[in-house]
Amino acid sequence: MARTKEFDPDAALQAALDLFWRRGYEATSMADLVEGLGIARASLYATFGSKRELYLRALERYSEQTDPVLLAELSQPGPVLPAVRALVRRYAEASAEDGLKRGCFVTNTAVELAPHDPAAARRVEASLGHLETVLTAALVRAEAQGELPAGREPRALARMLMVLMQGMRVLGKATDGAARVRDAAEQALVLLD
Amino acid sequence: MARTKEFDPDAALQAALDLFWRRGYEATSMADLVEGLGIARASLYATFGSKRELYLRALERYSEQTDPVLLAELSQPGPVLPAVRALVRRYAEASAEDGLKRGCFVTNTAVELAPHDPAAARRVEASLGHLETVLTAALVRAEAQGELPAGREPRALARMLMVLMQGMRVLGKATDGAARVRDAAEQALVLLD
DNA sequence: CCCCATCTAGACCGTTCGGTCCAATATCGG
DNA sequence: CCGATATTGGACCGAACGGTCTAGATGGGG
Repeated sequence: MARTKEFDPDAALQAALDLFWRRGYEATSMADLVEGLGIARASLYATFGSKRELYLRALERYSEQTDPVLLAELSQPGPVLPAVRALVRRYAEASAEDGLKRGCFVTNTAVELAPHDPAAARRVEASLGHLETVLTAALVRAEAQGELPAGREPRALARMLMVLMQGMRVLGKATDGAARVRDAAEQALVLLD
Repeated sequence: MARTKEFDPDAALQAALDLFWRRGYEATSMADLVEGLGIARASLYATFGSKRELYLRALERYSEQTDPVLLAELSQPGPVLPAVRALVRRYAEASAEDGLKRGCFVTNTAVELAPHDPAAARRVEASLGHLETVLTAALVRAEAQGELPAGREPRALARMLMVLMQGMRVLGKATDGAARVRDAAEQALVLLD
């Protein structure tokens, strides 16, 4: 009926994710977003509602981009333990080489917003729950396939890896975190032998 | 010569630490601090300079209160491994039962401020470095005393525990983190057997 | 080709931000 | 008891905050 949208809401959301990811919620102003997204302030509000809604949408998008990759990697047929190792190591590398010091968007949200924002807390919980579920399933399969000695506790192991991964993302934001993160990953993986 | 100070700067700093710890840097306004500290706005600036300086002082104080406890626990003569285990478990419990969802002030600072505040990054690094040093020393001693099988890597193990502890503090801020944190601690401690 | 919905840039809104200033007050030494 | 000195509450500052609104440009459907 009328004029078509001139900007790509998807690209705008991605740009918002980049900004929030790098600076966090409070430290990113609407002025920053207007400039970074390259769209009119009014369009921004018309499309996303408010700063908080935009942040939550960005968080959702982050999970949508991240979660399927995890799942795919750990669901491939055949040996599963190598995939778990690769995942943990890749996480460590990503944390160690995080030049922009962005960390993990979910981790950042857990620290900055989750304690006083129920909606943010729910999304964080959803991401962590997914990671735990996928990791646990992978380790259960590893056990069934004889890759993992019987008697281990797949869920507890998965939780341990998950907690460690959160910590890696935190250390990656501090100086000199690289060697620590790599050492931590290798030590933890010993538990999978 | 003149009027004496009417408020206790030490208590004020402690109150500031409590506020920053609970809400973070950006989400805590000077108005919040004035109210929470119970002192005049002017006195606050006269004593601490600025919001950022106050935060850094609070972080310093947090470390001063926390670090010696760690060191003392791990430096007692006799068996050292039980002390390490107790420390990790106590950390897990503190994270799991963190009703105020405060997490660790150092962790929070690492996530929120360290990436773009060099002074904050330095203090975070100092705390993490201290933790790593103390843990490593303890594990070296454990190895020397035959508590830990030879061939382990004390520093790498210490780093792994340190990273895990950061992760526990993050998970403690999310919902349903308690069981995860406890499982993670127990699994990690298996590496000390 | 023109109407109209939706876009745009940016002025504008009240509020809150971190920080400063000041007059009034309170407490010390003498 | 008084002068000197710090502290006090709160007014005040310019800037930045998140959010709204308007005027005009723009482009698709009839």
